[in-house]
Parts: sequence; C-alpha cells; structure tokens
Amino acid sequence: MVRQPSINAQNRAPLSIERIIEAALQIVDGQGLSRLTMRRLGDALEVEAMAIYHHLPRGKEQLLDGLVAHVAAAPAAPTGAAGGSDWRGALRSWARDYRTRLLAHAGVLPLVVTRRNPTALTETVVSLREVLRRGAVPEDAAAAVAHTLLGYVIGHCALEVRGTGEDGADRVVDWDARFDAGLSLVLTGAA
Amino acid sequence: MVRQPSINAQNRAPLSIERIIEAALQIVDGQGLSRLTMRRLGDALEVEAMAIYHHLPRGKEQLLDGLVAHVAAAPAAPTGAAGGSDWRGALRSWARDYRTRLLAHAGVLPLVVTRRNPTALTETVVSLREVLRRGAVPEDAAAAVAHTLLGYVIGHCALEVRGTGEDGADRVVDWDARFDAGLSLVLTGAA
DNA sequence: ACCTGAACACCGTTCAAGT
DNA sequence: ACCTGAACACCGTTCAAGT
Repeated sequence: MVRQPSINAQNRAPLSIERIIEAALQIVDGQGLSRLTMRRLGDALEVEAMAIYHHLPRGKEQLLDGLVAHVAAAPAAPTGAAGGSDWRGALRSWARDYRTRLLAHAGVLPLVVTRRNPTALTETVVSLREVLRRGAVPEDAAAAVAHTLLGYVIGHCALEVRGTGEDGADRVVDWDARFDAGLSLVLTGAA
Repeated sequence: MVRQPSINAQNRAPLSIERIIEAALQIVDGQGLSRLTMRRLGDALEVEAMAIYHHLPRGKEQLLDGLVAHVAAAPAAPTGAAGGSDWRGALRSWARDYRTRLLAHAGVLPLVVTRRNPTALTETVVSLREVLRRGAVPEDAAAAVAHTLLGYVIGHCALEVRGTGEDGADRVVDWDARFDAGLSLVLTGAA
C-alpha cells in the first residue's frame, strides 16, 4: 500500500520568509494589526510560534519591517515606455496605483508611517525621481515634487482610512474624486 | 507640632484626565509609544495602574484617543484677524504651525494616522474651511484644498519622522525648506 | 537545519475589597 | 468616590532539547 502524503509535520512545505510575511499580511488585512501575534501567526502557519524566530531572528521587529517593505517599497511600476514629455500623466497614474496598494493593506499604514525603515521608501523615491529625470525636470524642483507627491499620497490615504468626520449624517465623501482633485493641485503647482 | 504635609496617598493631587493625558504624552515623547504602558503610566502618576480605569473606563483605547485629541485636534489658531484676501498666506502659516505641533509629538503620529477617531480631525478640517470661506473660495474647491493641505502636512511629517533614506552618506535633507517648497506647490495649484 | 516545550518577564483588564 | 491587591488570559522572547 502506497503511503498517503502524511499530514504531520515532516512533509509540510517548509517555512520561509515569504510564506511568513504573506500569512502575516493576511492576518493584518483580515483582522487588523493589533491581532497580529507571533502565536497567532504560528497557528496560521501550522507551526509553533517559536519556529518563526528561526527565520526572523530579530523577531517581531523584523516581521513588521518585512510587512512595510512588502506594501510600501515596491516601485509600483514607473509606467515604463511613455518615458518623456508627459511626466505629469506618468506621476498621476503612479500616484493612483500607489494609493490603491496602500489602501489594499490599510492595516499596515501605521507601520509605513512609523517604522524607522528608510530603505522601504528609498526605492519608491528613486523610481519617482526617475520619472522626473526623464521628463527633464530640474534636479531641485524634482526633489520637491517627489517629496510633495509622496507625502500627499500617504497623508491622503491616512485621512481616508481614519475618516475626518466630515460626513456628518448625510454628506458622503467621494474619496476617489477628492484624491484626484488634490493630485491635480499638486501636479499643477509643479513646474 | 504642626503636621507636615504628609507624603502618603491621602493628600496627593487627585488624579484627573488632564493629568493622565499629560503624563502619558510625556512618556511617549520621552521614551516612545511602545513604552507607554498602563503600569508605567501608573508609576509616573504615583498610583496603581488600576486607578487609571476609574477615570478612563474604556482603558487604554480611551487613553490613546485622548492623546490624538490633544495633539491633532486643537485648531492651531486660524490666525484670527487677517480674515480675508490673503487666505493663501493664512493657510501657509497654519500649515507651518500644525507641522510644528505634530513634530513636537512625533511619537503619537502613528496614532493620528491610525485611530478611527474622526472627531479629532473634524475640528481641524472645520477651522481650515473657515479660513477658505473667509477668502471667498467656492465651496467645492475649498473641500479639495482643505483635504489636500491636511493630507500633505500629515504625510510630510510622517516622511520626516521616518526618513526616506535619501540622505545616503553625504546628502543632508533640509526638511524645513522641503516642507515649504511642497507647501508652495499645493497652494499655487489651489484656486 | 529546523522545529518544539517549558519557562520568564511583562502586558491589559476584571473584580472584590478597602478607605 | 477613589484607589488597591490579587488574579486571569495573553503577550514576546530565551533556551535547552528533540529530530
């Protein structure tokens, strides 16, 4: 009789940093950041919590840094080809994409804002600068634009997630429209 | 012999929400958010941790909401008198003041960003709108400007606190200048 | 190399009790 | 009314031990 693939510990897919981060992200997205616990994460991975430390020696700190890297660091595609004159358009769609990604993992936003983890955003700033460089925007103007844009996107997402209480009773805020309006302000001012 | 004011529990200044929030803010500013603990807060107030619950029945949640209210809600003065034509100037100095206050309590920034506590920012948005109303800016343009500005200020402060890693080796970022530059972008676009 | 079990110090919070 | 003491369930993390 052929051995059924057994259900026990021996032949599970072995733990890996990717699998850990993924499971953590799922907990945060589904139940909120405060429910992300080493023990619960262990459960989700069908492993004792302590096993995680073998892959993330710096423990929960490293886990949280990993989450930030996962959602905030990816360049969100510099919209490749179009490279050139319409840098405003490129930045606009970059901003929309980036916002979408931040909102998809709203639970980690506080970490993005908080963690002293420069590398995560460095990539992002670099890819923004790249777009501006190809648009022949002068160096120091580019610095200001990149920072303003990134600050705006992150800040606006924060406002969206927490709500400003404007929607008292009847009024409903159309966040998509509002984001685009603000984006226009920022990009129009840029030159 | 006259009784010295005794050192024991009986005649300490009684606990109050203000005293509690103040002590908490001091801990956060001095040691970081993660060190803010009900037990440590109790120590700082020379009281058992459990006494705090008598004044903040909702416990730590309520404490954190209180911190957000304290640093993010105050209107930061709508610069009173000048009321009128130079609303751009008014917004500019409002933004500078607000940034200063956020940075003075950088430890609570993650809470400002995170906490589902609309009331805290509602006041702020209202005072911004007031400035714009006096400047005769049309209603829906005002909505966009207020949001964009607030989002930018919060987002930029977040970037400042965490660092973007741009300052690799030599380059030093002049955050004050950069904030003002972005502010100009936002306000120039506004109309 | 990879994971487990037991243990430690420390959380937030409840509840009955003191004054 | 205001505070304390003891207790409970739950944290992150260490460390020796298993395979």
